[in-house]
Amino acid sequence: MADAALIQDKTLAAGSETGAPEFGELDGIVGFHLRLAHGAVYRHFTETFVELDLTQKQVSVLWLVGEIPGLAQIEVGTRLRMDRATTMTIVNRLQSRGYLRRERSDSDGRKQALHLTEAGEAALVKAKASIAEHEKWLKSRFTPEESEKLVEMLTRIHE
Amino acid sequence: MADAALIQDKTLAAGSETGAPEFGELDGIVGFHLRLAHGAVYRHFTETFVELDLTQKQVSVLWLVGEIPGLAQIEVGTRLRMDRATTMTIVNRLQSRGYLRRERSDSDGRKQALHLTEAGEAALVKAKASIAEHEKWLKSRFTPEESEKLVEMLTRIHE
DNA sequence: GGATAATTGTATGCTCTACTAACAATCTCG
DNA sequence: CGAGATTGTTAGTAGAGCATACAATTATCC
Repeated sequence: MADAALIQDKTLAAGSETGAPEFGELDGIVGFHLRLAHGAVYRHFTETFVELDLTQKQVSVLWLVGEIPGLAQIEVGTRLRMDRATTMTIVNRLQSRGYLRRERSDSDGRKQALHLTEAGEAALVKAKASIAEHEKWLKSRFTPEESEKLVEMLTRIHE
Repeated sequence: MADAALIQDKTLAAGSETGAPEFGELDGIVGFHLRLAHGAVYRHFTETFVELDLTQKQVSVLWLVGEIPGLAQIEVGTRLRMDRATTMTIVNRLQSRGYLRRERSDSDGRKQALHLTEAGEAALVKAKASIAEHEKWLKSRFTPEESEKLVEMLTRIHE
């Protein structure tokens, strides 16, 4: 503990004057904080979904397909910013767990139309409840206006 | 393309009234946008660092050790929110590339004091230049006040 | 209409990150 | 001193991302 205090002192000497001294110059890098924030949210998500045993991507895919039945794999991947290979692995896993089924599209024989199974619908209902809980934890540190502003700024990054 | 238009119409029918119709209900989830934004920044980072062949984590570790020579592995991991095993992997890679060296701490025989090699210093200089470029791209969509507000809000999430 | 190009899904393999569990060396504290 | 905590290490597992190659289907162009 005495050693940790020493290191902390070193940090203060090398760190920035404003705010947290923990990261030094890194403290001014937006991308750095975005990554740490993502990590923190990812960890809380994992804890929240340990019982359902679903990942962020899996929930997103279930959610999307639930809203737009018959959506093609390529569309799912495009909207969630995943390439075809990554989308495949996620859809494969959801299908093997009995949450999704693939159907050949009538209008386009290349496409796989995705649909939720009954088990998938049930899982999605539970997932949405867990998402609500998770979001509550996340939003607890912001006013409604701040949450809206945050979403708006994040959208500017990913759109 | 006709099919894509059809799908887009379906989205509009199922999506939210406000803003982008691409994600439907998901559009209101802060964590969802945080993840997409992180992915976008991650991809741009990778493009920016393809020549240097460094990842976000690797740069963060170089940066931290550059600022605080002699920092112990456990401290690096704690500050960057990584466990010991993950920190090991990254330090191992940086060491095998000749950017870092380990030294037993004088004050605590359990700890490995980390130091940059000359090659590590040189890599860090280049990395900081690339980070500046990367940050410029990221911040280009915000006013200075917005950037500051964004960092502040992200910090509330990860601290 | 038929050849060519583009799209979509699939399979394979690689990398990075993260986590768990176990173990050894070292330090702390009662 | 001895029990427990800390730190580093190794090994194994898993998710996510990406690149490449191939087959089937569709779109485009001459």
